[in-house]
Amino acid sequence: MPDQTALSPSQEDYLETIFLLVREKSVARVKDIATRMGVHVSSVTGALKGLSAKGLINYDPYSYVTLTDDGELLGKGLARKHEVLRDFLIKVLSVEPETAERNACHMEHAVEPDVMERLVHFVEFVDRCPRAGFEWRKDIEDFCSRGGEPEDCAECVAACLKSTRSAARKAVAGDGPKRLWELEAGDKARVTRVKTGGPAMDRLSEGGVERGATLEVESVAPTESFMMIKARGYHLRVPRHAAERIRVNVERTRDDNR
Amino acid sequence: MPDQTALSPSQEDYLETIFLLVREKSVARVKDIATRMGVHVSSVTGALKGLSAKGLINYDPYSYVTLTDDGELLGKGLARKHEVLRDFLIKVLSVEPETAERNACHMEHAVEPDVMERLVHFVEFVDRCPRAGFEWRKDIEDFCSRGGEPEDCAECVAACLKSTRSAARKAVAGDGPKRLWELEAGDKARVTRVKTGGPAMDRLSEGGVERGATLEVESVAPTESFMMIKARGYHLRVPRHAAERIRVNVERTRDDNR
DNA sequence: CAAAAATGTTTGGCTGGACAAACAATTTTA
DNA sequence: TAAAATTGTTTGTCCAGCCAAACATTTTTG
Ligand SMILES: [Mn+2]
Ligand SMILES: [Mn+2]
Ligand SMILES: [Mn+2]
Ligand SMILES: [Mn+2]
Repeated sequence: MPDQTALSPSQEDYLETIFLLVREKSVARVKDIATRMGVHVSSVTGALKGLSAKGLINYDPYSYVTLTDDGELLGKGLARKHEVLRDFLIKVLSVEPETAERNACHMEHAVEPDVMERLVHFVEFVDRCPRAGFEWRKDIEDFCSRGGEPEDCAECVAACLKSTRSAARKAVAGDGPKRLWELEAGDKARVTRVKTGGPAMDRLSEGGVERGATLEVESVAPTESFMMIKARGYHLRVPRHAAERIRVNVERTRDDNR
Repeated sequence: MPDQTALSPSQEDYLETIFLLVREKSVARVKDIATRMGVHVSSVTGALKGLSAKGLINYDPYSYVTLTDDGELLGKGLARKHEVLRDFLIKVLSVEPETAERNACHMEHAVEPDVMERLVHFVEFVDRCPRAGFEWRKDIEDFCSRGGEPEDCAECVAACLKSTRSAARKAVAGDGPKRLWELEAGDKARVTRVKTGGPAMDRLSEGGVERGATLEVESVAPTESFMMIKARGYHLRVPRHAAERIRVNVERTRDDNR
């Protein structure tokens, strides 16, 4: 049976890197892992043995590395953690992208799942609440970079009133429920109804796509056979047939985001 | 000359612990450090040598440990980092105190000063912005723990309107500028004027106590010779004579915070 | 004050994670 | 296909941190 002990921060980074490489090139080479992590190849070989012993990767000397199901799952979680943290730093705290990247990759080893979920919800909140949105983000940005005069907050009230207007605009944007498949890249929506059934739908439900959830369409495949969406910080692939069984209310279209 | 390399996470924890012990008991004993950190005493001896080599602590075998000026400064920064992060987790994300504590003590080694300052401002923002405040925190808490129905945000607008009232109440609370020394524990205020001069005032300016800064009175010494305040996440000791030279507008009194 | 208890240090041993260099396999090139 | 270049592995070495046990010092107690 595989070694059950928790991953070390170093191991987490290796697994995350492998996950990303596999996602990109469907296979990970020792050299690539070493390059990405800025580490000697011999160190990689060592790390691979450890991850293999934990049943997270398929590893045979001199051949390519792939992920086991367990590894896939764990790796996905790690990549998500990284991304959610970076999003938080950039979107909410207006930190420089490179700094955000660096800090996120250190923080990711320090936040427990519990805290992660809160953070996901919080970033979502900032993204969605009518009182929040872009105007609000600007407020914080100003507040942060200029040292924070609270007189600025008088403007908050104005922005807040505007938000009722934006809510109205939203109602227009919505224009009644649609099928997820009808949306375009950049659209944000809320799920109103899901026709369950089938493994694809089950996977989506597990990924948090259910009544009330918010999601964003990231891209539609050129072949029009599936779309990529982001929900609860996860990137999910939704096959066309599934996207046609999910009803949503559009809350913000690509153009609303400037 | 002292070893100039950066502290390791472990060393940061040792220094932070020593800082806190010195603050409490004005001196740190090996045993106490070991107990607090859940570590064997022999490990502490080793760590002390490292910190001593970096010129951060005064260390003679078999005698008490104290901080050098450099160590004091660094230690204070670390304790602050820890605290700001914990505050963020608890106040903004509504994470359980123990979880917050644990995660903060891991995250603190991962955030750069830049990000820290953003976070301080952000927590301050959440604490101060009339659009924010307690009502808002409740919103997020609900949003986070209940999975986030955005319909809840209709209430946001109501809360927002209330915030103009709270702004009005604020004006009353203010009642014109006062001397910092006249405030009580729990009062929050904004600095309007500072009579500079003297080392105590200089230290406070460096600590961020200047026109426009917000601060909170934490306690007034029983002897009435100084008060402790919190500004920009720092805990500062303000001697009476200094507190009499700082003019402030009260923005929220202890009672306003329930 | 001497014995006992508590506290602190040294030494040796362990692990995880990194590197360099020598070696082995695989892929590319001529 | 043989040589050269690239990629991957093994081995030996180092360093940070931790512990346990033996030893040293200081403090408490009878
Ligand atoms: Mn990382
Ligand atoms: Mn990462
Ligand atoms: Mn820590
Ligand atoms: Mn800490």
